[in-house]
Amino acid sequence: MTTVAQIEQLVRARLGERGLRYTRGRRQVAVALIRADGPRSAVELHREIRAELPLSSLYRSLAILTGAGVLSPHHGPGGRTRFEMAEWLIGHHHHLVCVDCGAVDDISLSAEVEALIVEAADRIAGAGGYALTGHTLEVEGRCLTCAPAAADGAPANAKEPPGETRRRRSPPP
Amino acid sequence: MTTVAQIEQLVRARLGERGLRYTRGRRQVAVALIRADGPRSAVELHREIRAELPLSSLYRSLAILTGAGVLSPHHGPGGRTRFEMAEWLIGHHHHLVCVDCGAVDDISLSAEVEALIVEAADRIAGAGGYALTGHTLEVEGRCLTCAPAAADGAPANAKEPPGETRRRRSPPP
DNA sequence: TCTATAATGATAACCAATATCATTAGGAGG
DNA sequence: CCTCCTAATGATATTGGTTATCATTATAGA
Repeated sequence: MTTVAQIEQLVRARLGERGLRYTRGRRQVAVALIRADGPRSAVELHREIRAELPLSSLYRSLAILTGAGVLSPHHGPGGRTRFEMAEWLIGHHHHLVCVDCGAVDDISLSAEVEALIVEAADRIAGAGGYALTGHTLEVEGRCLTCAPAAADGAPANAKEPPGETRRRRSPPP
Repeated sequence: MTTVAQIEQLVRARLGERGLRYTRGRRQVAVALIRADGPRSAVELHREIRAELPLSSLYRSLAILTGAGVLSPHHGPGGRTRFEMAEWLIGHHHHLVCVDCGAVDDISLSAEVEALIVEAADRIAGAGGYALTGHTLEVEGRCLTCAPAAADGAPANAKEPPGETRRRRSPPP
């Protein structure tokens, strides 16, 4: 099993390679995201980190860590960007997204389906002249909170609450 | 082959069902998106529609059409939301996304891979208690403009230009 | 045509995210 | 341990996409 401290070592190393420091603020962000059960927005993190970490610093830390490849961003409804640890740190996974509130669950696919998708992605990126960096299957639906019961063919445009995110994580390979 | 006018009829009908009017501004937006070779942001549309359609009206039209299930939003980098015609109007497809500038190509998968994904999505949504509304495979990479040559393991955080989008569309079933 | 209601458009307000810049802190060498 | 150089911080201002407000206009139906 991969511990928080182990992942932190990898993060520290990665930052070191780039002449960046693993400071208190960045550690707080990293640890919170390692422990989180799903992607988190800046505001959500700010709420979770009880410490007196100003939003401006938090945003900067997120940008730095993302630039270093430690975090990967996920763009959801409401113009909110949520961040999670990059896949080389917590393993490959996909997303189950609520189209209304933006809540995200991490999910895994069977090895066979995964293999086929990788193959297809490879071919597609090549054909489009893209340098492939990854892929995600976004399974879209309405979560229990947003669709308590009804679900006909016609989508409604529910005003999105700052929905929390959950995670069912797949173990890093 | 599906013509612009035919799709417009479907849109008009859908709006009618909901007591909404298919007005000049909404028509301009719809036609532009039907003709577009990829998802478009509000600003991109505003640039394309040479007419004197104010941004405030454009945003409102996008919201109305999305609420009516005519458009579907795609959230990309830079807090930009791009819109395209919903799949029941232009057919099912997936996305090839540039992680830097947010440019999007529409792509298709083989029937076999598609079938497997649908099956998996169904199972996953059910297990998570979500009401499934769809799925998209996001193939992520760096487009030729954003990655002219280099591509080592370490992601850089290139400042994103307001990248144009292209489309290779799959015919509606 | 007349009327009720939806849609428009100019403007202001909002809010996530970024830039600025003086101050503080961290790490390497002495 | 102390110093110095550089990166990082934090308070603040600013940007930019998007939404709300509200008086005016246009549309569909009687």
